[in-house]
Amino acid sequence: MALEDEAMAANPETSVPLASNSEDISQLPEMSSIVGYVLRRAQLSVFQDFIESFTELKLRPAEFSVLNLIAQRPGQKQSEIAEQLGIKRANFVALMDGLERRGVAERRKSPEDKRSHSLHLTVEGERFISEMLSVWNAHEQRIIRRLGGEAERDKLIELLGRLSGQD
Amino acid sequence: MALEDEAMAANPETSVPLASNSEDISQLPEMSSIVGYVLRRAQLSVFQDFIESFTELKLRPAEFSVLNLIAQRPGQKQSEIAEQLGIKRANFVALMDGLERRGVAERRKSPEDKRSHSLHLTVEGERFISEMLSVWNAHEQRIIRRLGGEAERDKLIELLGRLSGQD
DNA sequence: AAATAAATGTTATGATATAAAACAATTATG
DNA sequence: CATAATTGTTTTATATCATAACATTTATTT
Repeated sequence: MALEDEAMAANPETSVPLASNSEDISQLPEMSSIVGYVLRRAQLSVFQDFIESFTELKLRPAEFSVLNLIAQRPGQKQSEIAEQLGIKRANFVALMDGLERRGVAERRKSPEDKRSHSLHLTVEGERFISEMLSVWNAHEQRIIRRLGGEAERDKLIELLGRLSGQD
Repeated sequence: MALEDEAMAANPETSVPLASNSEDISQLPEMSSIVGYVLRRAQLSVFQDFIESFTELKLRPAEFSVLNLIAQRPGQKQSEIAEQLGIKRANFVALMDGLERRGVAERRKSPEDKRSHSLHLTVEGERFISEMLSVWNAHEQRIIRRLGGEAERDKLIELLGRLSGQD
């Protein structure tokens, strides 16, 4: 039953060097089967679509996430938002500066704890959010279509969830 | 049938501000259901495990991939390897310099095309590869265990494959 | 063949992301 | 009250990534 397959490889595409010395090539993993690698490529591709979707609104993924979290629960402290997203609080400062400069979010000094800032949307920010969600919905639908449907999306999310955290 | 759920939210964890003004909170996606976000977190977690696994060998993901590709098919041009991995050839130079300085890979001037360099492992590089594969196998097994098994790994790879490319 | 265009590797540069250290102000704890 | 710890911030270092320009070499056009 076809044992000539690897003996004669007449195809110039696959026959070229054939691991000259030792180096058992059979032990080398195909890049397309390496979880981390495929994960990285997929993530870059999805982010690429996200970024292109948001070029007009000039919003980056991290900024989207921050605005979304503030909208979901206004009043949270800077550190809380940063930590939820895995952003170091030192790096969060510039990000928040940007959102404040654009007038979509603001810091308020908390009277109870004068160290912390609670984060809120501005009125303009609330208007912006609806625009943002519209763009995001189109993007997410595109991703779901690529996956094959909602069921596949759900399955993917489940599998990815098993990979996060638990370090 | 329990229609009091969202009316009274006595839980202090979830009842705090409740979207003071408008902002229909129901339209805001949960971060844990956003494909790009979950994808990113999972990728970081897997890379984290990879990096920790390779601290002793001092090998980064990109270097692993390059060595793996060279081992699979020695003699390929620099640009070819770079392009397969989505690395800009300008940025590939320093990476390859590093591998050459460590003595695991080398550039050879191609006599046919004196512009290009063909990439090869050194003898030391071939020894290094087997060590690298051993570390990588342990890492990959850890990832597969997190996912729940090989079947889940295969399913994940399939779904991720649908997200890559096709831009 | 000569002129022009394209490919290859390289250098240099800027933008962005990320991590760590130190600090002032404030709050919490001994 | 003295000492921790927390919070936001600034500064700095490093890694990643994209772009432009260049010299050398090869390919294509005229």
